[in-house]
Amino acid sequence: MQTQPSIQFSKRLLYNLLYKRPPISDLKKIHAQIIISSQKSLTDSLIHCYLRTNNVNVARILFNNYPFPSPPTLVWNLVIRAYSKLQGSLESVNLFHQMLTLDHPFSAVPDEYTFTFVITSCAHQKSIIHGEIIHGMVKKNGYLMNLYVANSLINVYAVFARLDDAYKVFDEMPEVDVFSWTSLLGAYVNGGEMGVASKFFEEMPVKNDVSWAVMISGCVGCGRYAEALRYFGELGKSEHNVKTNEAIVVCALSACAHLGALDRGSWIHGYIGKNGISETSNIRTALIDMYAKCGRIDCAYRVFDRISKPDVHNYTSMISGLSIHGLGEDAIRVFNQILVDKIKPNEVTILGVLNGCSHSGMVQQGLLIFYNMENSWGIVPKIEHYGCFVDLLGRAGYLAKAFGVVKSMSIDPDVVVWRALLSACRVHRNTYLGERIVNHIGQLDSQSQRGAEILLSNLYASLGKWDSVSILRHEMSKQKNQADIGCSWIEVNGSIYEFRVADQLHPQIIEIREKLSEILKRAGLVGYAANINYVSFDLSDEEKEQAVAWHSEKLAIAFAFMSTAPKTSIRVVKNLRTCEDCHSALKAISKVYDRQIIVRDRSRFHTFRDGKCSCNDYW
DNA sequence: ATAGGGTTAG
Repeated sequence: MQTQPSIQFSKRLLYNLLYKRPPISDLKKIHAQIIISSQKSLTDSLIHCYLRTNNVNVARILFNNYPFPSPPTLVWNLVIRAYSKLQGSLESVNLFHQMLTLDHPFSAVPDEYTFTFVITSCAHQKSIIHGEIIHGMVKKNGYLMNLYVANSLINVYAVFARLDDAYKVFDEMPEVDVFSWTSLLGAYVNGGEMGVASKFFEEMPVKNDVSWAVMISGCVGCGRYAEALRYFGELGKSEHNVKTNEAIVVCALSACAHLGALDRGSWIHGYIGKNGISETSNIRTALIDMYAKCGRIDCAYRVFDRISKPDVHNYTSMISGLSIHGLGEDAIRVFNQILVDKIKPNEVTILGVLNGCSHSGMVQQGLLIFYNMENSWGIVPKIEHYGCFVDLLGRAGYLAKAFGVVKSMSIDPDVVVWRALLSACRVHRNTYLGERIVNHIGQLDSQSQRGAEILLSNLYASLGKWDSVSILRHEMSKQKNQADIGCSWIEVNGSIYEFRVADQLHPQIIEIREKLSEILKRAGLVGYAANINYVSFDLSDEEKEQAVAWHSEKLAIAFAFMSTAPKTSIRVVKNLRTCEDCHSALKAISKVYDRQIIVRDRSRFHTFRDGKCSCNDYW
């Protein structure tokens, strides 16, 4: 039998290989040859090859068994950088620590590259403490003068919203570049200082596509969706000479999704195709979400269907979309598909499918998924899953069972869980359990105080205990935070209009209100009567009727009647849940005017048509 | 070598 001549690998040969990114099987063959010919000096290049091809674990074994004397700083740097890319892993910091431990056999002297990588990893840790300690070291060894090191430090402080510290590093730098400016912008954005951020952004002497992405994602992050789209539009103007990238598109689509801005969203979809931006998995996830949240579950499905091998995010986005449309059966079907594809669902996937079961009253299926999630997919239920599960049971009328789950939960129930239970009590008119829960909530800690107060106030209101309501409301008004204000958005001819409850700001508000009165009057002819049970103030009946009459979605719809052709569909997005009064008013309006009205509220879609709603009054 | 992004219960 003939033996194959063993190939002598040189550093040069491995270096060339590195850039071809060969499959792991090829690497292992070469690795074996090197072991046979005991060319230990090639270990560095091999580690480099494995890291380049994302085989961190194999590289780590090689590193741990590094031949005498010890890995040079360059090799340490490669490994530390690889772990800094696994965001959230503490391994970079641990390795850095070992490197500095003098009695460790591998100890080595870090250079400016080591610091850059390890500091980058510090930005992804839960606590800033590692970053602070390393900052101290950097001060001593003089690397603060290095542009890369200082920039990564600014970024750490930016991520943890430590504005002053970020600025201090920036201020003492001998020279700064677009990375320094952009990271500092990120500090203002993460600190919630959007006013300062946008002024800073205008005045930045250099900015690139990432700077724009930071600004736009900052707007999305704090709910300024219309502003995010303004920046996106501004960016498109040729004088800025900036190329739109994947992150920017994803953020813009997310803003459209929140606003329900379908026209704008589909325009961006077309824009992607025309501008040679490739439809990556991230973009597809964002597209599915946008179409679903804009009421076009058909388009969402079309995007999903074209993906040859959907990943977990694509699947999750699709499942959550089906769920908010009340299409529980379809959500389960797609969920089964993910299992067939042998893709492990994540906690958001489970949440999406549970939500679908909840909105479609599919108690059995929901029960099965909830009780098996840990065994089947290793996902420990979080408070969100409990919230969804309690909601599933409560909505369907299994109040005692839902209460039992809350009492036996392994995590402390939060206000959301209590609210789900309370809302079930209200729907199923169970005052007894409702009051027991209120007593229970009385003992909650101050952290959930605020939510508990709103919750209590609403329950008292529905029980008619107006004295208790007004005392609570008075207490609450003294605090700074305001409860969410009802707000609706509507897109007409490509522009987005915003309406707030009892809006005084819109320039045409007087006409809008007149139009609304006329509409409600006609709705009254088919049996609509103002439902004032859920107005939480102790007002006279007439005042209450006024209060519900000016809910933001009604104003938005009146505006739509003024500015769109008869019989066209109307789409409204609302930040809170639709009240019972608006729900019955919209049913009546859809019948009288023969219009399809699609409302997306905080939790799902309602399609009103011919006097009925797609949720079958179950929401 | 360093900055940016999607899905998340009521």
